[in-house]
Amino acid sequence: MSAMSTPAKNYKDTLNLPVTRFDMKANLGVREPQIQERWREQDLYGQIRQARQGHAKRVLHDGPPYANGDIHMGHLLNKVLKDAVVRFLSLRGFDSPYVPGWDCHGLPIEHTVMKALGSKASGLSASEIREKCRVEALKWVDIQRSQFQRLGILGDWKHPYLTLDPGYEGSILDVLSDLVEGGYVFRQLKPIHWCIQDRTALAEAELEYHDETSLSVYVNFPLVNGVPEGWGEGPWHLMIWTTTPWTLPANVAIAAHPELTYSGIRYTDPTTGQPVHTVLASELVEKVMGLRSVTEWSEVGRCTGAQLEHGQYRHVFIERTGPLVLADYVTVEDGTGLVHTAPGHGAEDYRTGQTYHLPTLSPVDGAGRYTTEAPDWLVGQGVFQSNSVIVEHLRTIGALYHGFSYSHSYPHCWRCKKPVIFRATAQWFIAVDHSDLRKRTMRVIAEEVGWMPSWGQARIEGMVSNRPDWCVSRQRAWGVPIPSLYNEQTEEHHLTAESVRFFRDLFRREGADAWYQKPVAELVPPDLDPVRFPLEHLRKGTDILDVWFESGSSHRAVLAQNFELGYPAYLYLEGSDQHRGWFQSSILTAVGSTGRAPFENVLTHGFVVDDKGEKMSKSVGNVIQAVKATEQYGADVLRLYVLSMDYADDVRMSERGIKEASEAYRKIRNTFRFILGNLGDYTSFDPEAIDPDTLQEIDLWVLGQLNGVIREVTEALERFEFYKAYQRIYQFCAVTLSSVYLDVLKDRLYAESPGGRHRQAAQFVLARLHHDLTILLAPFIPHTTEEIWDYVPAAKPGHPSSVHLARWPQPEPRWDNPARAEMFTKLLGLREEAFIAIEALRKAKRVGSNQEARLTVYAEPEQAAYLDAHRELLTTLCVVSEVEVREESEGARGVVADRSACPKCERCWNLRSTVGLDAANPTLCERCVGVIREIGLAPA
RNA sequence: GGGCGCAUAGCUCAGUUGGCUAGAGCGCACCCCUGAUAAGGGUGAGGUCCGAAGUUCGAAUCUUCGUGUGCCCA
Repeated sequence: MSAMSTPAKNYKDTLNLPVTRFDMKANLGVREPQIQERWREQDLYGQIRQARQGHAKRVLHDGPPYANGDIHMGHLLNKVLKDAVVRFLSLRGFDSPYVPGWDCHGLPIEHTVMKALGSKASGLSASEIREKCRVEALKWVDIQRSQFQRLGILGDWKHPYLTLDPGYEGSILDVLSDLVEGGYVFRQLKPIHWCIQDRTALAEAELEYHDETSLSVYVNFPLVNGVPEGWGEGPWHLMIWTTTPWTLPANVAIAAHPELTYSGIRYTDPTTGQPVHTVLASELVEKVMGLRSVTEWSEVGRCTGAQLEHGQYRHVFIERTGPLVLADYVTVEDGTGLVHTAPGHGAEDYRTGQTYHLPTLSPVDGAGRYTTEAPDWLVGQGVFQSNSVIVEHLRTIGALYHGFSYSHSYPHCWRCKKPVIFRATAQWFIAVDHSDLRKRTMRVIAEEVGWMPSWGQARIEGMVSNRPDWCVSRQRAWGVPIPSLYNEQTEEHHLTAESVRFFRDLFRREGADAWYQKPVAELVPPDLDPVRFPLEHLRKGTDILDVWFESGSSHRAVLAQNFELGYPAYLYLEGSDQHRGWFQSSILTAVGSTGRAPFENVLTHGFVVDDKGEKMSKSVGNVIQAVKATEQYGADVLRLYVLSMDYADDVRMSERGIKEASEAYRKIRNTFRFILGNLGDYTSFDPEAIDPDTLQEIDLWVLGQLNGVIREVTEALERFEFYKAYQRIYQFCAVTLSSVYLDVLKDRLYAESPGGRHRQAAQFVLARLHHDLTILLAPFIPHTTEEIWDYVPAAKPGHPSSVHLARWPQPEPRWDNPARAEMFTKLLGLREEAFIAIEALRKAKRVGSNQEARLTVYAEPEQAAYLDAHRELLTTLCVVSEVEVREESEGARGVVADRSACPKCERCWNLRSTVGLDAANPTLCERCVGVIREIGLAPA
């Protein structure tokens, strides 16, 4: 030592100050992709699979996102939750494979492709359009895959499941064949939006609403029975109102609202002078009479809609009667409160028709012309042109009360811009009540599945118990065809379990495109009757399956076959909207085809909303871009953010929230940085060789606290309550460690002899904290924990190369000591009191750091001895110069702080009475003199 | 309009079967340290427990009705 003239600086050199290459600055934008690249190179996912081979299986089955568009915060929430679950299960020792998937067929993709094609679309075959859709879908699969991977989601990204893969398409038909075999699949008329110009079915998304002028008519239908008692002689009528007179030929019922009041009135027709008896909603009588300035009218009686139910009326121009039915969508906003009901021409009418088992009439062909099912005088005429013909006819037969032009919003075709019609066409259905499917599904929901949160059960039960038969056919190109063949002449269809299995095998080999590419002669299943289906009249059906049926078949395609993850899955984890969507389509197809639920547990999360709790939307401008935010803040920060909130409810996200998560992240990072900085010489000794007796009280206490953290975090994660685990870990880092233990430990770590037992005891604890906390945090911040894991080199052979290959920490009972924990609770309470007292000194500028203070604790006599025994611990805990314990008396109680009179040790900066005792080192305390001698840096 | 949820400090969460003056961390303000330093420590100020009524000796907690908000359906 040559520069003894500046001893202070030299003493600093004798301290063991923290040294680490673990950077304070996270720089996640750069570091995370590097870590991900390393995971790919070393095939971390494969390594975990291998390490867990033969262990109990717990499979989280991925619900497939739709392959369209960049990922948003909803995707981020869902995938991060899934990844945290899978990582936790793997660390816990389960075999938890994760095979991500994508939903690749369906309208939005087809829509995008058609839009891009524009007018060129009409010149392309279904096969050509499908090829373009496939390219579009696969493009988004690639984009989303890299976006998901950027979030650190670990899984079999090389072999995801895609609903457009031939193997998957085959499995869809596998499920369908089972349902056909079980007798669930049937064909029935159902109204759909239809463009008579393009002769095509349209989905809701393909409609544009514009104002349209229609003929609005009020029509009296003769009531043949069900006239309320006491209303007297009629003949009575029911007055309906419609803006689509052309649908009247398909009228089969008139609907009333059960709770509305209806009036039987008698009025004198101003044109004919004849008296007429009719029924309409009481509230609307004056308004309707006013339309023709009828002055002579009187109310004969009143009744409720419910009382009218089951009455019969005669159709005005067709020889048949229809019932009066009840429907809750009837209002008195317009019309008469009695609604013309044609199940073949309206969605609500169709539902009512199903309820009352009414026929679905559809006397209109694809070109919008009446078929022979319509009255002779309408056959062959276009429906829109027929409106005036029908009105004229009604006038002639005296059924028309009033008619006028009416402007209202009406759906138009997005391509040709022409008004569309609602037309019943034959669709394929799955009968929900066949073979008690509904009842069996309800039983499975209640008995075989765990719903988290528990209200999920009530939610899906409500939906399943009310749902109508499932319409599984769509008139589109981009999907899996329903492999039905039909005789063009007889319209007879062929769809059997055997035929579907024949096509299943074909699709598995060649993909569903075979249906479009092969001539029908090459698509003849073995069980097709050549007499009923002669080849020359044989045609392929053009319907495809509802995409919900496709994704709903994933339990077969992914769990049972192809990927063989095992059926049923341990867990499905999706947003709460999937009670209607995927959870339901999955359980219905599964119960229908296997009798069992496809999942043992269903976990749901809420939606991502803004800081005010309102939904994010582009127009409001409160959307946080997931991809951009990941680049800006880092995946680990966003993961921490998302996992810190209770996802059972909606998850609020804001820029400010992300910033707060960043600060929490930094706090955790810095806590580890401190630990790592003090473990620089960790490998120079074997922590297992540490004599437990050298551990100090505070070390033992912290190890006991760590046990508690491990227990509570494990319990929380077993219930998937990440936010509870996070809060526990975070408070442990911020309070127990940063504010108490690590702060107190500085003196020992910095000033004690580097290889001495005091310092090594502390390092033993730091090593345990590092190891256990890193694993506990691995599901939350997989990149950062991996980085931290790297910084302590393998202490023992068999140390996993990745934190994600480690085993979940276990609490060590030998550190449990309730009495010690209680003592610390007491001493830490005293510490708080002391800090308040010291703070007053600080404000008065009498002390700066705690080290300059001394404490006098006044205690009750029986407490005094106890505290005096822990005087040294209290001194350490409060980082003060000295503590004196006295019995309390009048005017002297609590904790009193003063400036210490002791001199300051130049090396450890503590104020100690022992400073100056050593003549050779007059500025050092006794402890530091000893250390200096030991490490040979001071004159003996 | 219907079904299923949610609402405690600026933020994220605690708050046992109803029971002291409703807690924690973060953030904020102020202070200290300069040997975790674009770090670390301390103190403090923040609450109409969404609102109203009811049950009760006593309600953040139980009941009813509202308000706001989300998902699904119409």
